[in-house]
Amino acid sequence: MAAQIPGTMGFIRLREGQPCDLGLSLSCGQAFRWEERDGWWEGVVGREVWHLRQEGDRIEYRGTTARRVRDYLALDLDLPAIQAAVDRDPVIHGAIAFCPGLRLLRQDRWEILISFICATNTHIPRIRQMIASLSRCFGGRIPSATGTWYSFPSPGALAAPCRETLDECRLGYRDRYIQETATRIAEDPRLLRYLAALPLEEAREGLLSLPGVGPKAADCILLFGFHRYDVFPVDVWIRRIMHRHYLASPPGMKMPSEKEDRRIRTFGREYFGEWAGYAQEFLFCARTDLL
DNA sequence: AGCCAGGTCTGCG
DNA sequence: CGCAGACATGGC
Repeated sequence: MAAQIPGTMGFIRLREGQPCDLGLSLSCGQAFRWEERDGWWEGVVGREVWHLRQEGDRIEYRGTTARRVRDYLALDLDLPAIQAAVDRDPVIHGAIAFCPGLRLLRQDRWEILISFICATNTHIPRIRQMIASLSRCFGGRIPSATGTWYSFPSPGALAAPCRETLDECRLGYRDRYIQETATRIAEDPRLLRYLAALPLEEAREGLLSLPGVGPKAADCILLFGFHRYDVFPVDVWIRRIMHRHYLASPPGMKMPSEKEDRRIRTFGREYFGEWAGYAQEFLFCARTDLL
């Protein structure tokens, strides 16, 4: 491990009764840039390379500050209270028990926007690969003793990419959406901040107007990037879980329809309440156990 | 080979 | 509106 500037390494202690499972939170599919190596979780947050590891109630960090780690992990939120708020039945109860210490991270709006455009109709490992490629090809170099890292690309960098380099990122048909959405943000750098300050439905409408952002991506962006904890994103897994445990699937339904997803989304939000997004993440995390 | 993946877009009726 | 197909790519 490289020598660090004083003040950029240290550890924090979890408050009594405020659990956090670092590895689970970083690897459950809400963030795509973390890798475990030699017992440390390594990732790029903003323009910093972070190294994190946990031993019990102690989280050690390098490359950033205690304050930023606490904010990123949202340690200010009362997790047991959130769990209790959504713990309405045996199914969600089991899901909560399946992923104790799972916390929703406070991630960057722009990075989440692009990440969930990449996330359409593909697998988590490949999303990670696409994000890594985009960063390596279009992000800023961050030299470090542990290797060369890359920050997530700016809107401008993705708005005017070298075509051949973009092809190397293997985004498939998503490349056009990424570039067009990046262009929109580059032309109006305050757009995402503006949307984040709007009431939920208006923020959602704004996101839906971006190329490559449909209902599911919009909800994930609202939850993971805008930290709107009452949205209930519906993907294939949540659809299956909800049909299996909560809502009878309509008699004639063959293909997944947007109408049906809307029904699930509305139900989830009303049933689980103001922390429905957390409930969704518990269910998603426990998906293999629930199907 | 064929099906599926943290879906979205387009073109119909 | 609501529905069917197309769509790039890679893992199983």
